[in-house]
Amino acid sequence: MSEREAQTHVTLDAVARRAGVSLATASRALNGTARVREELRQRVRAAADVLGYIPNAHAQALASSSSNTVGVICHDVGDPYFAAIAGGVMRAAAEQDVLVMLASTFREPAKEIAYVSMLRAQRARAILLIGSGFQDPSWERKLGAELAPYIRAGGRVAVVSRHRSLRTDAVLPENRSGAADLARALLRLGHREFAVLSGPRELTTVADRLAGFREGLLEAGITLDAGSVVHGAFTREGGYAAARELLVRSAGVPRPTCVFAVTDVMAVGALAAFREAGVRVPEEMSLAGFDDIPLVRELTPPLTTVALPLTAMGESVISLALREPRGARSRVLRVGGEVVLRASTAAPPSPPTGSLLWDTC
Amino acid sequence: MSEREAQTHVTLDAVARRAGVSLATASRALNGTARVREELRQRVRAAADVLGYIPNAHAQALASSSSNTVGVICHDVGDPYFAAIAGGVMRAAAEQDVLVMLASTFREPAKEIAYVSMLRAQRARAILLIGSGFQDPSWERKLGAELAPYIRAGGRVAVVSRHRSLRTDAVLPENRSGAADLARALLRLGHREFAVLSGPRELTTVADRLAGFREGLLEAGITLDAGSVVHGAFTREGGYAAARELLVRSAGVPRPTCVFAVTDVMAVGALAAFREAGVRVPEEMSLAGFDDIPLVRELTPPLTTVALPLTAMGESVISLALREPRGARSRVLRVGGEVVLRASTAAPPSPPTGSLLWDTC
DNA sequence: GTGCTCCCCGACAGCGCTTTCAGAAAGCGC
DNA sequence: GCGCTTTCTGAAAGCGCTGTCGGGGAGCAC
Repeated sequence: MSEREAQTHVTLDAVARRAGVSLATASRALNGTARVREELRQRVRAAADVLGYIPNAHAQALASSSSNTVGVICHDVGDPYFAAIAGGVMRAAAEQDVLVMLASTFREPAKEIAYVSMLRAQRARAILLIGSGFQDPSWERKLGAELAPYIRAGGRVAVVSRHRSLRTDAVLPENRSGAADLARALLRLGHREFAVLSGPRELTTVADRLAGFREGLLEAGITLDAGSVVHGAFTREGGYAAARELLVRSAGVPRPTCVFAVTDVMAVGALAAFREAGVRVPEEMSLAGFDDIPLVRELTPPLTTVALPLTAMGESVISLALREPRGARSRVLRVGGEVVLRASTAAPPSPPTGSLLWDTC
Repeated sequence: MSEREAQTHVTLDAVARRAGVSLATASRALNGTARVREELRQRVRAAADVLGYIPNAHAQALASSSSNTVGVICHDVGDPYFAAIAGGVMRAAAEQDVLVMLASTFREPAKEIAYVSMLRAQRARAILLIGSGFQDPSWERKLGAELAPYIRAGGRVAVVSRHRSLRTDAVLPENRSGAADLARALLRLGHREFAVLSGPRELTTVADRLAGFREGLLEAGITLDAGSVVHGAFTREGGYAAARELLVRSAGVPRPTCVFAVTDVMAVGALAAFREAGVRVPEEMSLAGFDDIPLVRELTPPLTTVALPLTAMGESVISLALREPRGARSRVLRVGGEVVLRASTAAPPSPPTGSLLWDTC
């Protein structure tokens, strides 16, 4: 009674004994893996209830060599972009009765590999890689070396927003065409002078969005010179710093009339920087982002962006991974990005020369 | 070669054989659980490397009856409040080399119980319950019935923002005094007419914050009548709807000059509602929230709120749970909320009678 | 050389479950 | 009543690992 010993778990064996049946029958009764006389079934269930039996998932996994957990690796759950996708993953996971092991790499490529390895050890049914990969051959090789044996052993891998080096299922936002569409929409508003707040060069998503944006601009014969692309971290602070840098750079020269931040999170930082610097958005400077994370609708002005169905993407990627193994073909789900024009973009202010002209009228 | 069979896993047995040592030695060499001659150790490691050995975590857990996963149950990872806390949990988990199983209940009490049960089956080292509980005796009883045997068997439970029905470790924000402090700060600004946008009655957090706010107001002799407390869902939409309801209710009567939304997420919705209705914040209406989720700093105007160190709370709760088992005493970490006055609150507009007076001057 | 200690290592017994395999029981037609 | 099929149940063999226990060598003092 006063024994403060850690109580041991109730085992299936105890349940079986109490129900007066064999271990095998108890297992079958509880899992419904084979027909068991109704009377016995009830006896077993009753015994399990009374004893408060909870199966040992590890023993089950070991014996049946299968588990119902999936691993999800993202950069940072605290980031609204990943939070939104993770939300979708969780919802779909709940429906399919799988447990999710979540890992945040905090943007350290090495950690991603370490987590894949841990999830392999857990014999996760699937591993989901969320968010842009890195353009680093050594890293790609190591990740591939981790993933390939996993897949060969029957593991499923699916990715979001990542060039699949392996033949994995993937949910791929149309970064390139989305950014191009955005560029066109911005051109249509009348802008001719652009700048880009870009993320780390090694992220493939950054490269795609930047390329797409350039592509769209090029249709109007506009090119971005090196000075008008500022690289920063993939965070609010990165966007803030990049925007400040941009303002410094364009101190002498004519300032761009429109800035594209490659993610909404960075755009949020940029908006703050502009506000602090007294640059009015959109009157003096238009600003656009990418992703349509929920919070950008709450900004003043609300942010023009390329909307991605983040939650749905999360749901898709796990369904993709859990679906019946494809016939060696990897499935790719392309998700279109829709340009949503909000109040953060407007027609550019009249050019300085023009206003000078008018001033002298 | 062309066999498309799912390849089986490399076992420790294979490693041992290849290294020419026994199973036991291989295990010891890899885990460092006992001294092994350096030469053998290297042979084993080399063999493991060559074969690409990945231990089977289930087998390890079964044999050693211990695992390094902790379960985290929250209402919705997509919500910035939980995302922030989860971010902290993930960071601390990474440091302590534990894997996190994350579950979202989507605010269904029954799901929480189901998840606790699943985590019990997983033999999670600890279970963390994040976010307000429900004031529902039947639910509390069931949850207790799930948790008590888990704890008795050596499991650790820790909670954030929840009255612990069991003697569990807890990280408890000072909801009550925080809200009271906020009320005082708001009174100091000159407000006398208040309204509250409240959450679901059954959430304990709501009750505490509401009570604290009332308490603060009472010091100035002010009471909230039933009509000035509007209940809504614990979401942005809930806040939006509640704010609209409030505007409708106060159509005839003098409108409050200051509104307290019991969470920032609701305040975000309220801000949108006020903006749509043409009610200027803070000129015509002051608005304050609670939590200080990251996004409220980006709003226009930035939101006055009671700041909680969300990420740190996440780190604390997992550390609390993983620390050496307390001597039967549960540890409670109280976290103070700090009132942060931002531009969403200001002195109330001059009262109608006053302005009338001045008008006639 | 003998006796003793101290280290390492290997054999083996589980951990708690699933699943195969074979046998018992029951049902059926003749 | 006999042989056959059909249906259910129990015994037992793992799943892959850890941890205990005992033995074999090496090392040392005498």
